[in-house]
Amino acid sequence: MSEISTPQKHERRKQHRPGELLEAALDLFVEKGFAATRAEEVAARAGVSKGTLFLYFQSKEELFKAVVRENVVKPVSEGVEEVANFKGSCGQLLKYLMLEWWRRYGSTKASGISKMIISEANNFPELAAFYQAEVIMPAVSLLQGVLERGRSQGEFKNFNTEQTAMAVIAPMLFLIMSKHSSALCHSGSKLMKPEDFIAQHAELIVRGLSVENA
Amino acid sequence: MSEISTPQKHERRKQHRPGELLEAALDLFVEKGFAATRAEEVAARAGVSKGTLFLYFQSKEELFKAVVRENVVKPVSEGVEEVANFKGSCGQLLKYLMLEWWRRYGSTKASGISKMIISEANNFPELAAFYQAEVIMPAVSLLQGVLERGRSQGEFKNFNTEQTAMAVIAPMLFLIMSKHSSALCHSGSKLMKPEDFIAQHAELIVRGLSVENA
Amino acid sequence: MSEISTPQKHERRKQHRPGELLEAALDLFVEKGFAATRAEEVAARAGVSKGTLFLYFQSKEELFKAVVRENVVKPVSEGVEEVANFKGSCGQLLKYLMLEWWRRYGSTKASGISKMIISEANNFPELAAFYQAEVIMPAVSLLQGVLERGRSQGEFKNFNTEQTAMAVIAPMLFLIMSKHSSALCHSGSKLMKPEDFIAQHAELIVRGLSVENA
Amino acid sequence: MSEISTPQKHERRKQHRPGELLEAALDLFVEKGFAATRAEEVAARAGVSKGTLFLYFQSKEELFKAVVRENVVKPVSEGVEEVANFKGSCGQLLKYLMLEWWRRYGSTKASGISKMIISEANNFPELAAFYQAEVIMPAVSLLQGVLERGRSQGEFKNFNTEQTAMAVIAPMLFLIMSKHSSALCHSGSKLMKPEDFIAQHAELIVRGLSVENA
DNA sequence: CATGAATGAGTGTTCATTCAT
DNA sequence: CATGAATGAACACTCATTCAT
Repeated sequence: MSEISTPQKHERRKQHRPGELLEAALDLFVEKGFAATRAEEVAARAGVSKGTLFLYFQSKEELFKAVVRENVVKPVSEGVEEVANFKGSCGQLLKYLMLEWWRRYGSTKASGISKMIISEANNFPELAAFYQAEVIMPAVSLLQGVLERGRSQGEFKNFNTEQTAMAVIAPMLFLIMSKHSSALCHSGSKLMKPEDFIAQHAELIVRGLSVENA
Repeated sequence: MSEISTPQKHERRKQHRPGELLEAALDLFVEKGFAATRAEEVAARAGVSKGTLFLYFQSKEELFKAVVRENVVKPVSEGVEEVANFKGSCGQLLKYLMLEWWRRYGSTKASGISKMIISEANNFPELAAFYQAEVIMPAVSLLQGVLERGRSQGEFKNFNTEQTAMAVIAPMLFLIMSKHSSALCHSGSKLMKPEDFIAQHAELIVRGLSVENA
Repeated sequence: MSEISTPQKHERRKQHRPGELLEAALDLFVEKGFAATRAEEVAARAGVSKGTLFLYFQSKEELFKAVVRENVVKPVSEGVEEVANFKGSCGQLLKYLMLEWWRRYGSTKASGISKMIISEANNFPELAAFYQAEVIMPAVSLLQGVLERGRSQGEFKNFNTEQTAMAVIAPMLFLIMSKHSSALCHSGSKLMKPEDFIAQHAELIVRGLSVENA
Repeated sequence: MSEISTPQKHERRKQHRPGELLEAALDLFVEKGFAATRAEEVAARAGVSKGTLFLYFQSKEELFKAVVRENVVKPVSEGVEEVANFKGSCGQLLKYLMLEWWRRYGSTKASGISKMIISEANNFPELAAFYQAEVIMPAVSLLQGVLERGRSQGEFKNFNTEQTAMAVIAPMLFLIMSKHSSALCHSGSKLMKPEDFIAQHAELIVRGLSVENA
């Protein structure tokens, strides 16, 4: 029975390394930001040496991109599918989308990297472009699609698509910044539940979109 | 008579040194953030040597604190007076407040240090507490006062005060972040004018607050 | 009968491993020099893993020495025989020798390791001594023999043996350095064919050696 | 008399720093090559810290270029002037040029950086290009000018300009390589004086250039 | 025998801070 | 007061070498 090769220690560890590093990197990027996170610290938190980190990721920037792909791109694309399959009114869809995004992304540790990019994009243009292309654009497109669907079905009226998309995203980003910045987190989080804030905001927006004269 | 010093040009410059450094630091902190701003660059922009900067400010962090103290408190307290003196409905007041805040603070360079503090607060706990106490709390109190006034006058109904205050602040912060982060500025700024966004949002909120059943 | 192992494909490869590594190392040492050649790249080009390289060679330096031993000694000793058997004048012999050396060694990839040793000898004293003993000395002796034969036969006159030997070697080394250094190859190689340069130089030397008064 | 400010310690050192660093860098580049010379070691040899080196030179590569400009470009351009002013036959000029170049450059420590570039050009293309443009090209042009002058004056005949220029440079480079590579230096230098080698070679070339039929 | 995951010392470069002038 | 030369700790990234499998 020892003949059937189960993965040995060496082997098993190897397979888990990237994931462990990604997790450590997520923690630290969220905690300290990109520039202030030292590669060696990421490695240490994952229980490996500095050299090992660079065995799996070409550079700190690539490590970061991998973290983004793993933690931010995924939730966005999940939203795309759900929107396509959603049965119900566009108002319901919009509310559902906002609440689910918060539940699945905004309220998680992963949302900290959105805060991080917004904070440091100016100093790392390449990362900004990456985030722009992989996260912002898809998310905005998704939302505008929903709004346009609502308009063509006569459900939503008298609104500017781009502005309204921003209005939907704004409270999400506000909560994310609040959650991850010690300059804001003590004001918002204790006073109310974020889901309630989102729900209220969603209600407000849908109401506004449904009103006859703008 | 020589006792009463008539300030010479050289003398005046000397006395203005800290102010010039503060201004240079504001520019650079807004542009690059705290960590990425080099002390030498600040000194150079102020027209003095690196050594001189450390003559007036014990450390880069002290310089940072001085910049925050100088630029962040004033705009908030101005709002307090105007609210007290405002003649008109609470809905009008709320809209006025939001637009004026944007005009006088959000749209200026100074708002960049709000972005900067939110971005880097985690790495500078003292600043986070300072910003919380001096900026966030007063602003929130002011807003909640307006909302409560509206409720007691029967103008606003069916709302949670804290949540609604957040809903008012959120678009401001969203715009400030957008304005100062390349991760967001390209999506927002070209699509619409910030004042329009604020106006639309104010309208949405006031409408929502005025609706009979929530 | 199973005792006499018919080399299987896998078996043959195993036995050829060192040779393949040596060849890969030759290529890379010639291309990049010793210090800039990475062990992993050598292994990869030989189609084995990094660990395997260190199975056959204790260290990168040992690999280097093996490459030198394998590639540098042979071409020199071949010249010795031919000189002994040559029929014709010493002038003809000298010209023949110079052209053949270029053809059989200088113009080949192998000459790159001469360039490499000359370039990096200072950082690897053992190799310098080895090259000195195994390559330089025999080559110089061979040449001086030819020159002395020419003098004793009355064909060559009025020359210093050591200096003239150097004069014969100099253009060879010059061409080898030119061929393998981008600092020189663009000036030399496009302007003329190396063989022409050698031929001209040989002609010049033989003419000079044959002139009555120096 | 103490009123007249003589440079103080701090000041005097500053003025000498670049020179001291350049000298230390020359020593080490010649001794170990570009890649193997550590910036910190250069600084240490100049008696300063690593940081100070980068105060005066943007990068190791810039340091190197400065060394080249200081030690290699200068001797070449000196040659240009002298050629312009030379009174005498082109044969005399050519011999003079070769001997002087050896005396003023080849025989000095500075020539080691020519060896160094030839050795490492492949790994540092930018340096190779720099050396090509600043050193090789001017030197070759200078030589070809002399040869053409000789031809137009009827003194030199039946030769290819490029090839002959190479033939003039070759022994110089050969001696430089010999002098600075432990793989060669023990063979050449003890057997003859380099000046004699150069003289003999110069004689050989001039004789060849002056012969009626090639 | 062969692998390739893991290591950690080493390198060029930056920058806040100090201090002699 | 003001300067700017000097420092040295820090950091991302590399690579020869080892060793468990």
